[in-house]
Amino acid sequence: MKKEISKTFDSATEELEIYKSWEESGLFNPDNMQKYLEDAGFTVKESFTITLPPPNANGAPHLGHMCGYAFHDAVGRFMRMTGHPTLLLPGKDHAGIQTETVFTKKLLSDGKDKQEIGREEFYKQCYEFCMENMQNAREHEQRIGLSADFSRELFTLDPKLTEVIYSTFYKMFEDGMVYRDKRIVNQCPHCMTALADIDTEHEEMRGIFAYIIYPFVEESDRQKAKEKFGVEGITVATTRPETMLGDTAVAVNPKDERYKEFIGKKVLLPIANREIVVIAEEDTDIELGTGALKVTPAHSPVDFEIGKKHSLDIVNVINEHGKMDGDIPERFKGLGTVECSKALCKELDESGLLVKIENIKHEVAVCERCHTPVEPIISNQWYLNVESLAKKALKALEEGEISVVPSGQQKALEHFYANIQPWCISRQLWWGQRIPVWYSGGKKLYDWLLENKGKTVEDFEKEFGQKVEGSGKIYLGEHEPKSENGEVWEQETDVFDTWFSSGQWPFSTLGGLEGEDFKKYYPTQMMIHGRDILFWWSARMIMFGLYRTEKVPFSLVLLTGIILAPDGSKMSKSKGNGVEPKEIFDKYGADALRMWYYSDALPGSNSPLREEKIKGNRNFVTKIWNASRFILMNMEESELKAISSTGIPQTERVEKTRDHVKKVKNYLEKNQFNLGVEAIREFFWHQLCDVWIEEVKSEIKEKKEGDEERVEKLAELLHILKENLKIMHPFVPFVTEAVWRELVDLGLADGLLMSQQIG
RNA sequence: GGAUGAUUAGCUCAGCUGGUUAGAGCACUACAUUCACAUUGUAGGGGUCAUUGGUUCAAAUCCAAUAUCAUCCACCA
Repeated sequence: MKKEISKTFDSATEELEIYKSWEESGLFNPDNMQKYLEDAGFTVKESFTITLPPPNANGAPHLGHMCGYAFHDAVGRFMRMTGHPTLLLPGKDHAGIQTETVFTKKLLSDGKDKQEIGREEFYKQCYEFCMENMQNAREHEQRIGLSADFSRELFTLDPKLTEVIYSTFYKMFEDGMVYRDKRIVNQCPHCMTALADIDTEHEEMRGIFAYIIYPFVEESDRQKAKEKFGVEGITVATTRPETMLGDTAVAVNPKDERYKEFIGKKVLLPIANREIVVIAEEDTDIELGTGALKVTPAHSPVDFEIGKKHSLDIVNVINEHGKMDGDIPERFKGLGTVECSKALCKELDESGLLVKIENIKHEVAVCERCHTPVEPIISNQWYLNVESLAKKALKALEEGEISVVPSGQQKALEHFYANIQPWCISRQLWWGQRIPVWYSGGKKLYDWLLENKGKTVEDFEKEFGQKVEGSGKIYLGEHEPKSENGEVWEQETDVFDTWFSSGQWPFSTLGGLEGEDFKKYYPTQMMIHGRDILFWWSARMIMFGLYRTEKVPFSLVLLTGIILAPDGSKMSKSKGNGVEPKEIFDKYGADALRMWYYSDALPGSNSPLREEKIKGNRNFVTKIWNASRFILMNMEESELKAISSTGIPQTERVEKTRDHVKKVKNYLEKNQFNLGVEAIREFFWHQLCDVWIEEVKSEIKEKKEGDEERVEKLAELLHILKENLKIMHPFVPFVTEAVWRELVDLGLADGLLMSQQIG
């Protein structure tokens, strides 16, 4: 007796089971897939690889991640079904600063302090924390149907990867691209680390614009100023009065008639009581404020450049905690910048040097992660000169070795490369790959010698009145070098910027340049991710790829749309408008969610989550199940054998199906997923179901069981169904595989649908 | 300040290299249907394709300007 096929496709339970059967087949592993193709006598085409974007291991993946995987998986499945041993390589990202922040908070809520447990223990616990989260992330990936080879899964802090990352660093050092430099850098006082420019965002904030008088030193100048301006000094305007304590000049535009005669004259910096000079600087905006700019090289990127140009002194007055510090009056020490600003304004007002304070709105750079305003301060950091890499990357883009979809983003990327600045790659964190450098005699000595060209270790000892044990040289390596003549090695405490390691993802995950997988599966073919990380990630991967492998790491970057909350705003934890992927899976199933992504989350679009649309796709999934079930229901057990042994009938319907498959294949090859889903929906539903099945229904109505014509018609329908299942599989893998399984049960098909070949 | 993109039905968007009455999904209206369909089917309403010029036999599609929006980049004190 033929078994009853259940009336509905219960996605919530069936999907998990189906996924298991895929996994057990081992075909997610490209080596196995290749063998399968060979054994089955198919032509084996070139391998297809995507190193999947690793989600952060510090939390649950969101709908945006799922979206990316849906696209990856559709491509992967299609490639697998067209003869390519396919590797989708999954991983998880340690996400440096973000995870350190999250985990530190977690520790705090458990009543533990990061400093107390210490660096090693922190690292260990954080690692465990990530491992736990990884499991969760993996479950999500499998839930959406991601056909990735989890036997190759990697964590970005895996020692195997670290080895590759380090070797890149060594090579870059030898090539003179990586160096230590003392310059102005964005310091996040909350995360307590330096940040690259790209790791900051700009937010509009309310601020003040204070006009302060800097009196001239010479009596004659004071008189002239008094006549000209009504006050005995030059008035500067600033949004950050507190930085005046670190001023080392006042800049005016040489074309500015008002100040021309005062260039080279000295003014007395109020409160700090230091004499500073008025300099001519062409970049000074005559129109802005008073046209006179106070110059604080230590705490403003613009001023830093001016300072460099005019060899000005650098006076640090703010420390890495964002507190007032350094050579300033005692009463200001330890104050926050805003407090200090208030205190200063009060004193200036009392001494008649404060002209006015305007309230303004202005853009302030904030830390991308914690949104604390960053403090520009001077510090020693490791830098990577990416200019030559960017040039190569730009060339690769221009020559079409890599393309970005949508193309508008490609232009943005080109612009990024064309205007790239040295990249600060060191972070004052514990969570990440520790920079493999050792300083003989200490880090301070190395930096001092770098800063004071021509000076010696002896000079350092004299300057600081202390004896040092070491040469001031550095050693590159993971482990402490042997100590000779009692020299003391100090290990670098900083870690790499997380993008320095994830930028090498396409080859580090394949075992590095010597890896077996690297030889077989590199370069990869594609990269799919949200457009929000284009500059951070793909931009870096292209540069690293070209540098280490002399090949582009992938030839296509496909940017998915952004998934928004139902009301069109950005989903965010803080707003609480996020939707858990699990909710959608449980309610509508992965196939329905996938369909929605393909039709709505197109490159360059923003898609608010619309449940009713996912519901509509769920209906389509149900339709697939039911139509298939109906076709099978019409087959009597006694006919099965005859049906399966009937050859492919040459009918108009079969012909049209062939054209349809060709069309969808074409869409998939061009990554036009939206057109693909539209086509399969239209064809399966409104052609096969609404027309053909109805036709056949009446055609066989009068025929008796076992009638030759009846068998032929059913065989035709079966063939059409199978072709449809195959071409729909990349989009809706679960339901199609479930139907296929029913076919196998009836002896009408073999194996797994995922490994069938599309003709 | 710069760059890029968008502007097509109520909503989210397709519409490739210009060519018959401009499409889909969802929503909406009417009718039918429990015949496989936690429904489905049939029919239908709804758009001066942002505005204004231009190129062309022909433009939603190419060009220019304008407006609005979005995203990204940027050191304007």
